[in-house]
Amino acid sequence: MPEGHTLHRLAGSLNGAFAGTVPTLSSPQGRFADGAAYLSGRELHEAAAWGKHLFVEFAGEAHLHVHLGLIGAFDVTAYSARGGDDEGYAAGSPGGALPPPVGAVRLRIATGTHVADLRGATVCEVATTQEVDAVIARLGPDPLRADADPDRAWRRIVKSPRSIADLLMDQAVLAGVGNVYRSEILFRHRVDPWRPGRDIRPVTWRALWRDLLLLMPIGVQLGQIITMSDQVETVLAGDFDPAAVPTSPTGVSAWRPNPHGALERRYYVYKRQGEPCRVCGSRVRMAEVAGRNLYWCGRCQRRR
DNA sequence: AGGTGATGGTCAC
DNA sequence: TGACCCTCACCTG
Repeated sequence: MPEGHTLHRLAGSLNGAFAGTVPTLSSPQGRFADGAAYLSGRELHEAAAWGKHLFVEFAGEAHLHVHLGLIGAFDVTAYSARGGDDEGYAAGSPGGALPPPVGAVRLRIATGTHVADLRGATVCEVATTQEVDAVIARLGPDPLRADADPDRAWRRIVKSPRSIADLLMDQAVLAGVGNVYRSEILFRHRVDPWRPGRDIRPVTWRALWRDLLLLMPIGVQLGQIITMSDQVETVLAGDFDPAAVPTSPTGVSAWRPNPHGALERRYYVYKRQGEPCRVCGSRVRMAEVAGRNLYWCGRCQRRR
């Protein structure tokens, strides 16, 4: 699942595979048949991510709007025998034949060398420029976009009685952070997840934002959420070669564990309820906040 | 073979 | 707050 890093990585993969080409779009599963036909045969200009939304612009101001939801996946694969290993994509089926769709493929984008299959998305629709702009206008700043303004999020946070754990998951406040980054970022700064936004100190918010600016690009680069300091250090030191990380068996399904070469999947608190805190040994807790399970250490993250 | 959960979000009440 | 949507890996038996 896709938090913001998945979508930004996906935009890059789609651009590498399709930008400037005129792909064929289809809906093997059938539920996006009309939209695929409408977009098919147009030049694909550019894919871009805003928070957890993906937009792909085609010629004629026609856009594809995708939201992967909780379980969606968009796999980008090089399949031609000749191009199988180029551009960092997983090698496709030998022989250069377009592989048949597997499972419920809502949308397939294909050229002679690359294919992208979308499954399980909650949103897959054709959109006008105005509709794209309307979606973007609803979103808070996205730490993965260079022009993001953290003050815009801060103005919402500082006047809110809602908990910081609730606010971090609100895409209108901050776009792209999901349930893993939420729990982990709060732990990294020892912030009490139940503290109301209006009681968060400016220095704390600046630290959280700065940390997202560090962590999320690593997530984009590796296709994996890295939050533990030793792993962050490993990546920053260059000891870890992202090129050694396969984008997946079939491309960019970033939330699926990388089968080989990935850093060990290890977090401070996420999904560790009942286990000892890695810092103080206290039992990691879990509670539902904003409809999702929040994980935190009740001892480390107190009164801050 | 069947049940469940998962890094998300929307809509009705 | 709860129902519901989407797909598939990973349990259970």
